[in-house]
Amino acid sequence: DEAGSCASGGGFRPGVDNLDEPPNSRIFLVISKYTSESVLRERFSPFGEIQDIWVVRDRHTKESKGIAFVKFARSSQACRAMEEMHGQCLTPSDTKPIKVFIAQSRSSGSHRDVEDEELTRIFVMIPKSYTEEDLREKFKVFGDIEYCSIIKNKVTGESKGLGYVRYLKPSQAAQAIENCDRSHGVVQYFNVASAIYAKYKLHGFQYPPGNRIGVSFIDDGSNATDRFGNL
DNA sequence: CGACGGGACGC
DNA sequence: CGACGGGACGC
Repeated sequence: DEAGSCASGGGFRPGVDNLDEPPNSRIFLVISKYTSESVLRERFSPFGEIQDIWVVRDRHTKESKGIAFVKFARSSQACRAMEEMHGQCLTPSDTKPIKVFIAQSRSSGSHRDVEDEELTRIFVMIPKSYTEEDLREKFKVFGDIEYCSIIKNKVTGESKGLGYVRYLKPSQAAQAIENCDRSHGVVQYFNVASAIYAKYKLHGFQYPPGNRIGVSFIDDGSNATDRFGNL
């Protein structure tokens, strides 16, 4: 996408720039050094359309570093793969269970694990006439809602036309983002993990602007609560 | 601990 | 010609 190619400082490179589009559609795996691409394909293709599999290897010795990336077509597929496969063994010879996380976008520059806290909550723009009950009704078809709220003017109590919906699982929030009907009420909706990305995209700016987002939001020691408020 | 390759436009 | 913006919770 444009954001990615701008960040990489040059021409459009499909194989690289699609890696984080849509957001949260790539998983990062910690696996055995003896696990091959073919085993990954076999175990992860049930979760959806795989666009890329990559076992990271030493440039010279070609020995696996025991980590890998699998890119899916959809965020919900990546989330489900994480939910189902984290903590599992891929083969009978594995001595340790694998770890599966949603990969950080390449442009973020951060290597911290993406928390479920960020992946289960979405930010929605809705008609001001919506009550919290309306919001819940509208979004419960996508999964189990833990909590939802509407942002209101504290003085008048009137809705600002904005809200949050928290699901139990990341894959449910992803499905809400993917399937929510844009034409009937909900105007925009972001996974909170990608809110900054979406916001910049909406304004037509490249993301990140230089490295400032990465520095000020991610590498300054702040956590999700610092950045997004109490969750 | 455990984080980023390969390949290359498009009429 | 006639598209479009706005925008963040609260124990």
